[in-house]
Amino acid sequence: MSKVQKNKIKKESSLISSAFELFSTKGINETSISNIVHKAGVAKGTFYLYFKDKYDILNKIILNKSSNLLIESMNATKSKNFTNYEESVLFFIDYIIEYFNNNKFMLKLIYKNLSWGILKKASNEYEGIHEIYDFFMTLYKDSAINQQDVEKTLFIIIELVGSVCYSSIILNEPDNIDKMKPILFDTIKKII
Amino acid sequence: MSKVQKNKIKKESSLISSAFELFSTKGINETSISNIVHKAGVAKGTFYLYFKDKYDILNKIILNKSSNLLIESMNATKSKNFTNYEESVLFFIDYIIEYFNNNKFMLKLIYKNLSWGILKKASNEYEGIHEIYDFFMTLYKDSAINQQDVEKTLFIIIELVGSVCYSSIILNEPDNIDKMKPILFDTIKKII
Amino acid sequence: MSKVQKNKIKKESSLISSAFELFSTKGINETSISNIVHKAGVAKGTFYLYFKDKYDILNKIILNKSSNLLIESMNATKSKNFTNYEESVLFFIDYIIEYFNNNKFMLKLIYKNLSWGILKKASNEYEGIHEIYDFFMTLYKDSAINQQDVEKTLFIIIELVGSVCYSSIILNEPDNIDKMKPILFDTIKKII
Amino acid sequence: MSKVQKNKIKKESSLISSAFELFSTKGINETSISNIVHKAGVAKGTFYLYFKDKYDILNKIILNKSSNLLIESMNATKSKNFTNYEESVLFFIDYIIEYFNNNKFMLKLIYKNLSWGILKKASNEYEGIHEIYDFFMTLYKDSAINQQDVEKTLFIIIELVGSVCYSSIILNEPDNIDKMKPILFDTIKKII
DNA sequence: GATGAATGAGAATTCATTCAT
DNA sequence: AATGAATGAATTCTCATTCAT
Repeated sequence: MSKVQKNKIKKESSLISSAFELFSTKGINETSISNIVHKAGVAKGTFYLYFKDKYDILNKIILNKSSNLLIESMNATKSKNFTNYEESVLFFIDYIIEYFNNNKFMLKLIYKNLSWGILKKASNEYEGIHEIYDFFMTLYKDSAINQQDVEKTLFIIIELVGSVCYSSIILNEPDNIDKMKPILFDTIKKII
Repeated sequence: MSKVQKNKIKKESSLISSAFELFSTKGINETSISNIVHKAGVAKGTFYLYFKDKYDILNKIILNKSSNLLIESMNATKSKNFTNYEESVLFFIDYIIEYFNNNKFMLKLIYKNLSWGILKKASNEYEGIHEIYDFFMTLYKDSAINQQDVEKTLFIIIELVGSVCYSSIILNEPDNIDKMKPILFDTIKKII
Repeated sequence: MSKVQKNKIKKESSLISSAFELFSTKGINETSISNIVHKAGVAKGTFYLYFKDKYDILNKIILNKSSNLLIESMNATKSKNFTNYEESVLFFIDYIIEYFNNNKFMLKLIYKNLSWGILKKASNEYEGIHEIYDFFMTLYKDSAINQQDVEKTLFIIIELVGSVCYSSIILNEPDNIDKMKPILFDTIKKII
Repeated sequence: MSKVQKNKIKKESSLISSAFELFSTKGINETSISNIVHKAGVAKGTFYLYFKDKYDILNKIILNKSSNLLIESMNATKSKNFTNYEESVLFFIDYIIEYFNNNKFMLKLIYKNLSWGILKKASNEYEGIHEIYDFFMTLYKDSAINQQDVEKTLFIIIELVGSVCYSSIILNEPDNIDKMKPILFDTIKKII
């Protein structure tokens, strides 16, 4: 990789990490492109060489962070070599919950963006995402339920986890995450 | 009520309905206070007599609209005189889903703000909200499960419905609401 | 005095004292009529029944406060029955300085407004102000210097005291008031 | 100096001179940033590239103008090669008075801001200001009085001149500047 | 006399975007 | 490719003043 190429990547990732930190701490509406380039230590014009506008960099961040989280969770789950579906799903979910519990900023940022739409988009760009589908499908292969319903159920679970995490971790409503977890896991068990 | 008092209420509700329509159609970020007062036909300064800023009026709208929806759903459910809990819950949920299906703008606006936190705040201001708790608690009174867990389960169901509605009605992900409903209802049946 | 009359005076003085406190603490530019009426506990329209605008009430305050200060100083000086001019003047000056030293807010507020112009205006409205002239003129009556020059010298002294007080008490420049006093008094002695 | 640098200086000084003229003619409170940028022929945002707010540009103007005046007065005095202190001081003062007499706007603007505090701040930024101290100190070197008292006396004289000029030139109180000058000079002679 | 809701002009300030260097 | 000065439209918010009650 040439020096110029390296420099470009350095600038882009500097912009991304600066934007992420500002979005997390100040909020998206309150973060301006000026803020981002200042923190990143690059010129204003440079921003537009890499991103269209604030929402472009935001979407790229969300896609990147949530894909990484899902892939990480999947790999951790795989490495455990669970033999039944339920155990796998619960471990996968718990991994995500704990991540959010330790990264409240990220939960705030990607809250309501960890959705099917994002996942589908991501699967084009991030190798590894489609593996997640495959993984869960495999686990379910002996079931009588058809594939499409498995997908929808998986979707419902992910939506549920996101909502409950946000409400309990960020707002402590209706209770903190440790109190909610048993009920949530119980609910998931009932679902699958 | 004096002429002045009547006029005040007229101005405030004019601002609220104008803001709601603009938020729904243009989006929140794209709606300015100038837009709102222009549509409401009042002077700019008048806005600040009633609301602190854009987010103040937004929160008041969300609180008001979601409270009304819940109370309406509850009343509709009550009038059916169901004898078992499951039927009641499903009817209640279906009422909400159909409302969202017919009022996509409102779904967008109060997207995932139909939450426990909102409900708690609302129960101070909107008489009728705490009736919802009471209603569901009564239905469950014969169950062995303790009250707090009933509350949490109810919370989980409401969160789930909000998320699934948004994703399926607005984004058509992973499928449209009619395809999602059976799975969603099946899931809820499993939960309760 | 009728109840109505009493009420009017109460409102006016409430406005004056509120304005004085706000001007002193927040500064003149940063004080609005809204602030004043809010603090005074009267309606906005009421302000305009008593004063033309912010600068009207400000001028009235300055006139009132500085006249009172001068009359107070003069009376205190008179009561000492000094037999020579120098002692009288220095006591008079010292009284003013100490007042400012203990009322920094007032020094800030009336700074540069304790001038001949104000005094002249005041002498029409505040009985007692012209006594100050008379008092100093009497003290100087045996001098060979003509009356007009006495007046100008007195003016110069007052201007000097005002400037030095502001600079030393508020800004501590070039030194604090206790360090400046000997030099200031020495200077005044040389002048008279 | 690059083209860009030249252009920056042109814009900044255009803003400064526009602001000065507006402050002088309309008054500070009545001058808005809109007025300034319009007169300067630059965009509104440009103002904020150079100054924090109206008071920032005002302070910079006062600092600049009063420093220049003092340096100019000093140089004029130096060029006369006076041999005694009194003559020097009186010439220096007279130069300032005449300047104010011919530039009433500037007198109004920097009214009583021609003070020690300003001088001290200025001496960091404007080379030549500390020369004024040195110059007067040198003249006084044979005197028995200690340096600090010379400084304070100089301060008192400058404060006095500022106050008297404002009152007599702007307000004609207690008399016009020509009538006041003999008394003022007489007073200064007594002081030194 | 007193009130305070309403006004709307206008002030301050921000910010995405451009473009000459 | 990178810069950052400049833009000016847009936005928020304030506030003196009025006037119907």
